[in-house]
Amino acid sequence: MTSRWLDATEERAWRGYRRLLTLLESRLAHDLAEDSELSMADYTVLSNLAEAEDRRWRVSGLAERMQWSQSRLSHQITRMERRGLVAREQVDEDGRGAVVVLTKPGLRAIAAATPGHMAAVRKHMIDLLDPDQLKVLGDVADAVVDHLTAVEDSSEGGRQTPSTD
Amino acid sequence: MTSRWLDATEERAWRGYRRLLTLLESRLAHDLAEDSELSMADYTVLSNLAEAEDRRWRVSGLAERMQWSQSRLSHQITRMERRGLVAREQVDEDGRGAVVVLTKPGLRAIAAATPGHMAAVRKHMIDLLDPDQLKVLGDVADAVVDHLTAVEDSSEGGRQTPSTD
DNA sequence: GATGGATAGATGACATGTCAATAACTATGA
DNA sequence: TCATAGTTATTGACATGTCATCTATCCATC
Repeated sequence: MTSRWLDATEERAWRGYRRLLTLLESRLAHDLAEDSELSMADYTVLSNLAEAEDRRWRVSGLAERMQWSQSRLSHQITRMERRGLVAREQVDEDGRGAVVVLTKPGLRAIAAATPGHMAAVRKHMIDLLDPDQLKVLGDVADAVVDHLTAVEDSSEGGRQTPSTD
Repeated sequence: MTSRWLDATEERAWRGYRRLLTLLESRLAHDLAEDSELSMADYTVLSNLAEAEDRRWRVSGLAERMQWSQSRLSHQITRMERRGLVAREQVDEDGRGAVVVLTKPGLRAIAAATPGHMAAVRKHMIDLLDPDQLKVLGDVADAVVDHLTAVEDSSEGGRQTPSTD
């Protein structure tokens, strides 16, 4: 799939992105697991809950915010609930709804894991880049995210809702 | 995990990267599956094999090239072998070794899938960016990849070998 | 040429994600 | 107000990835 499809600059960017992805995800997941009992998925759920003033999110809202499918989130929550990191509650306004609540152990877990995780994010990514690069990276992400979000909302095929993390 | 750990520029870059990752991986996987019976993992393995002049790779070499763990590749190959996309062969020089070979159906599959996949890559990412952005993205990827590769080789803990794709 | 440690791959158990189907509600309009 | 359509969340079956372990083989050295 070499230079018949992408020119040199494009190919370097694309292959670079793929490789960065592979290595960085793996490394962050590994580092996180080393000093915290948490997977990246656990971490993301917990940190989103911790950021909410009332430490809780409606399932659908959290899925939307994280760009996860509801199914994925539901499975994840089931597993985390088993470990006592979160709890489910009913919603008054809507009998179908469910709310995920951060538990004390969950809060402790995310609080304990965050410093190390953010240090890893710095060490393996952020601190390697200068301000200009960070800005461009932000621009690039915005461009792609806006595009995909728009595509998603409009007609267009399939996508039930995102995936990887 | 907001602005206590990262400044505004850093946070925008980091959150943007996470979101891009989630949306783009999901979209590409979905688009690919739509018109090809192939997962992203299948695609990557097939395209790496197709790029080799003799359409074959030593398992360890392919794992190294793709930055996958041997275990992951072994499982993947087992599944793909079942579907007839690749085949395993013995290595003469080394009785422990194994070689993965691209089969005719495998070649047909990757040939059929590539145009659509690369079009998706363009549509959802490459064509959204200008040359400068592509260059910076390449630089960013190099910086992170070089760092992670170096860390991996040197002392440092854990990492058995990468993961996500 | 036997022995002990390294290497290459495969495999089982288990965590995670996807899709499709289902259940339980809510909302709408005849 | 009741049938129907849409929403919300859960679930089961199955694909995929991880880690730890096992087997076979290689190789350095005694």
